[in-house]
Amino acid sequence: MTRKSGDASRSTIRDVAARAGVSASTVSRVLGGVYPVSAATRGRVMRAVRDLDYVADARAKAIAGVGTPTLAFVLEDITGPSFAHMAHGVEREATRLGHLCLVCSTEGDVRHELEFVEMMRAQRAAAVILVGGTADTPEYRERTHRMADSLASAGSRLVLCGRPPLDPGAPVTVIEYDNEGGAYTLVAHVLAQGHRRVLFLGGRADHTTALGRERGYLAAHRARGLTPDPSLLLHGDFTRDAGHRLMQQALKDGLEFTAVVAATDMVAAGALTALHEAGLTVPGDVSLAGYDDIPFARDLHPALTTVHVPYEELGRLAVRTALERTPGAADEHLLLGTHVVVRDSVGPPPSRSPR
Amino acid sequence: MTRKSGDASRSTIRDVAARAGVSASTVSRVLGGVYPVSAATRGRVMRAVRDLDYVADARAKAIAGVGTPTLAFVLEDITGPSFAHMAHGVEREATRLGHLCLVCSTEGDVRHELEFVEMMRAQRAAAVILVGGTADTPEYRERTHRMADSLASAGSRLVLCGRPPLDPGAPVTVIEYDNEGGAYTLVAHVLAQGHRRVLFLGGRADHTTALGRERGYLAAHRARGLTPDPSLLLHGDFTRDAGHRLMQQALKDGLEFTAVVAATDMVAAGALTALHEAGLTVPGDVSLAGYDDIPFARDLHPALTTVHVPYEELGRLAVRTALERTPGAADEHLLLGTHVVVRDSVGPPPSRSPR
DNA sequence: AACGCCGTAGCAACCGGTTCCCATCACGGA
DNA sequence: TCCGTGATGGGAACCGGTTGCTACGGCGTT
Repeated sequence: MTRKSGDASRSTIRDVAARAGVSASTVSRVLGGVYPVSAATRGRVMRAVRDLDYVADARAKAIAGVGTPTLAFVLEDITGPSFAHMAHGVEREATRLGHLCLVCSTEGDVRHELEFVEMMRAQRAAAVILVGGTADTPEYRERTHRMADSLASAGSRLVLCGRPPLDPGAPVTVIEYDNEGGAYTLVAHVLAQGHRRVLFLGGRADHTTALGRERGYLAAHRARGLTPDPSLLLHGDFTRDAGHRLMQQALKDGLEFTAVVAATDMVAAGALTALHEAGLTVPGDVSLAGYDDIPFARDLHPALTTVHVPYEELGRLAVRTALERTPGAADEHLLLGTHVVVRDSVGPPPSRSPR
Repeated sequence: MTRKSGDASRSTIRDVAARAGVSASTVSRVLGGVYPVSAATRGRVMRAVRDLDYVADARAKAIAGVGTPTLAFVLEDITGPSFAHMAHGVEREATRLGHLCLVCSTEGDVRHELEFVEMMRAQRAAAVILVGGTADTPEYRERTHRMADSLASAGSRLVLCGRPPLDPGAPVTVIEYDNEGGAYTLVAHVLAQGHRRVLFLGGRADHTTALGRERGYLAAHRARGLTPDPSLLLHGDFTRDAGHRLMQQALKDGLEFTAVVAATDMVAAGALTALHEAGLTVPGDVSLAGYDDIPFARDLHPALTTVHVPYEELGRLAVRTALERTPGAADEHLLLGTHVVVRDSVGPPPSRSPR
């Protein structure tokens, strides 16, 4: 095999042209493939290309209007399993449609988010996908509306994926999944087993994801004519550590409950461990349910009853909807369904008095 | 607030110049910040910039040599927890150093990998980070060596992260972690409990990650003067489903063992569920250990004894080493240490005869 | 044999920026 | 009053590509 020794400086189209004894335009046309070029010339050019190991500069092509388009993906932390699945969906669909995929994690910092969106505008990204719930404040809507306008005026498109929609009029594509409905069905299932004091181990108090699931929790109670004890709503964040800590605290405080519905499977995992540590059995002493249906849920012991969310599909849809959109069309707003996955962690309450 | 109505076509530096009544060079200088410009002119320019919501095209800047550099990250599937943590480390360090971060998942397809690396060469990425073990064949070394040369000649740099090193001479940075050492210590710990028939639930048979861990398994046996029964080495892939299936099969086949060492925590999770389903207790009947120390490991029941791998640090180091490298310097080859995390899933073998 | 057409390749303009180099202007000192 | 000088801003070349338009040469046709 011929191995080029470190040429160090990348060669330009003019270098190739010189070596092939043709003009730069001819090289461009040979590489472009459509314009008619004689076999002899094509051969000489291809030869030179191979000799120099030449690849056209994608940035230069982009500025001339013929580049590989790019698409950006902004999330808080790719480490969370549900985010990772969305990222996977986004990435797969992006490459399927011939786009490159930029990633940025904001660590929850709004300034990072703004900076990154600005960079994406500069990059002329075809679409910017903002992922994950957040606090739905007027400030959020204002700021995000501005980002949407700003991107739109640059020919790009903002996509909100699992993130609260904006006021109508914002040039934005929204893909959501049904937090409230899933939680409603799940909690209804728990209540149907006979539980009456169900602890809700929530995520961040103002976070739309947690809030939606909390609404479902409340609605399921109301549908049965029940009003849940407000002291059964606990908040933290979405990590397994939060679930663990919250559960320990709840047990220590002597809170009375026979079932726990966690805001996410991660929280449920931590809570489960805390229950085990306290010597309680699941679902014998306490029933437990999660949300997200991450792959691990079935390996908890007992296997976790939870709500399945089509995260990967969500990601795929986000990019497809954004990229296949016809510029003049109305703004899309999709809502994906979820469904409960019944496993072994929810059973009837113990016959003795609840702890 | 003033909201620009959909300008549709992004404005250029000349538009700004025209509006401010100056030349394009002046706008460039105002935005650049260093060149002396009078306060009045600067004001007019900034005004025009704001009015038009102008952002300089990053691609055009890049081609002129003053762009935000980019860095690429290629992995098989971001869905795996350990990959996700590496990705997180890479992304954080990249943005810390002011780089953009492109991602691509290959789904294990070599052609995708090649295509993507070629695209990254076209993008003039500062570095391309290839992540995760693979089959270490001559073909692999050949192909990867070519990629390294090709990238090097384009001024870019290939980084192998947790992937087998190449023959000396390839312009490549290698960051590995100690698969063999971690497995050695882990298996030594298991053997010290008195186990003599330890099942190794491996990943893909030819995969360097699995192979390294397998070597540690064997070495730990040899160090005690033991020769493990070859039929105790099982192969599949790295998913929880594989672990589940393999374990079921082993039990059905009546394989005799008192402990299981899984190639990854994911595999261990599936295996654990299969053990539970078979009515076996862990570690009472069978001990179980994993590898990777993913966050979930401590929420398995019993909490999983495993080997901690500093995945995020690995990712961070990969980008730092690649980007802070002085062009002429020798090729780096880093080997990160691992350590065993003892939890509750490994205990002494049952006193009765092994199953 | 002359004409015209078609296939092929080159020139130059352009994409959207940056920056070198030079012209201009105002100002202070001699 | 004249000149040197430093502060500013413009013109044009350049980064590395693409592409519209044009020119040239060889071929078939009448």
